[in-house]
Amino acid sequence: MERLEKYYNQIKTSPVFYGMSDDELKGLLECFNARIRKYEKEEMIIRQGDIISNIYLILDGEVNIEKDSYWGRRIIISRLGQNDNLALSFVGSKNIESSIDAITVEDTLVLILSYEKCTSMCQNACTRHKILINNLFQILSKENIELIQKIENVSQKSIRDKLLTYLSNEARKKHSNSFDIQFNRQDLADYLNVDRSAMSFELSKLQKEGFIKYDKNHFELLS
Amino acid sequence: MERLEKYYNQIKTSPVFYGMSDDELKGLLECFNARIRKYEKEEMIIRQGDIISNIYLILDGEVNIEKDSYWGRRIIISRLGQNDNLALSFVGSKNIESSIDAITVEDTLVLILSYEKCTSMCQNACTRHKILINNLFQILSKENIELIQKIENVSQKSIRDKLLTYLSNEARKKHSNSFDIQFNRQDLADYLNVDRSAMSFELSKLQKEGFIKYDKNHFELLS
DNA sequence: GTTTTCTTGTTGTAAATACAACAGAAATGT
DNA sequence: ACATTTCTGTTGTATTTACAACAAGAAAAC
Repeated sequence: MERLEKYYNQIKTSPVFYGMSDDELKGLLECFNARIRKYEKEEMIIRQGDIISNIYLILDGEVNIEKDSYWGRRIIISRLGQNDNLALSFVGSKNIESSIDAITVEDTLVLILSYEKCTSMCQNACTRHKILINNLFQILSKENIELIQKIENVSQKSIRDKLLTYLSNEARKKHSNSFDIQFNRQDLADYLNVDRSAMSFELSKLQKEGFIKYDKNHFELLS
Repeated sequence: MERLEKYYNQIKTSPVFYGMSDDELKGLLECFNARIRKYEKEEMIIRQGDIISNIYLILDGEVNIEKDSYWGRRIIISRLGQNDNLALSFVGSKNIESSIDAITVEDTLVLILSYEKCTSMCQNACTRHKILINNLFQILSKENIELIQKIENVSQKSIRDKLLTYLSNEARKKHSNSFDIQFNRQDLADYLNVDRSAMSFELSKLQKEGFIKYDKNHFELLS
């Protein structure tokens, strides 16, 4: 169990608490029974089938949102990091089982808020709750848009098009044609739903043809 | 311009207004400058690049959420119908351009609420707004979960697996192994990101092998 | 510093898919 | 009732991809 105070300044910067005064935030953390938990590398934070009644906020580390297909193949839905939330949509849809796993990629620190507890206590009446729900609405909106973009990435017909779409979208997000990506090759292949070796081959073809340049996780879009 | 009163009873049943009294709903419709608009078949309600500041609620009809890839291929992200919302996530993420088109599949009736107008007027202070934002949060949660399911559908590696995953998910939604699907063959192919003829071929193979039975848009899962 | 493990790129082959073309069925319009 | 258009299934071929196996390089462990 880590101490809340140590991370207070970072917690304050999370979109979840945007627009709250220090007093409101402190009250909220108490009301929500906030606690910090440390997860080891490759530990499961959330499993398919779990009922989620907590808000999970990543303070530090990286987490994969994954799904196993019936036939055992791994699908990476997204990679989350600092200040991202886990499985927020399953908090909003009460009593719906999680359809995803959340698995740490490295040692990860998570702030956990008991959403049920607070909503039952204050009946959504307090100011901080009003701010919170507004923030959650906006966070979910962003997540939604990200999911649509992921659908665009994986919906291209060839490996080449998937790569170019993914890299273009990353470049736009990072506001630069030169950027690092978060995935290694195997994870990128599982994210784009293609075979790793075929993808590697396509990457070096794209480089030979002068469309991109890359070194490990650093990529550059040319032309 | 259609008259609101005519559709009032249906509007009342929408998840957007769940938990509101008649008075609150009436006040809200006024405050939000509610109006009804009719769209013809294959008309665009929302275009990529639009800034969305209205809540769109489908009263009657069907709408495709689509995206054109760089190379002109059509991607169907989802098919929406009665009581569904359009592009809600772009209302929540202010000043973000829509990354999708919303195109009617048939003549469609839409309730339009000016979200900006109300939030600026009441500063989110009125009871009905509090109920509303709670409802929107839940609606977005559901949309989010649907998108994850769509990702599962299209992330299968073969056409066969995509079809079986899609059909299983539909069966679960409809609580029956015998059900109608909303897509025709071309639209289903654009939804699953596969070639229509290859998909047709795979469907009849699945039928011959005894896994499914189908006639037009009616499907049955066997075994 | 050496060994071991993990990651990435490369190649050949088998399998799956896209694409094009077409025919019959169904739906639509007149 | 007929003509026209749209939708669906079928087939052959060219292309793309998955899969397996392996080698070189980097990172981690000893």
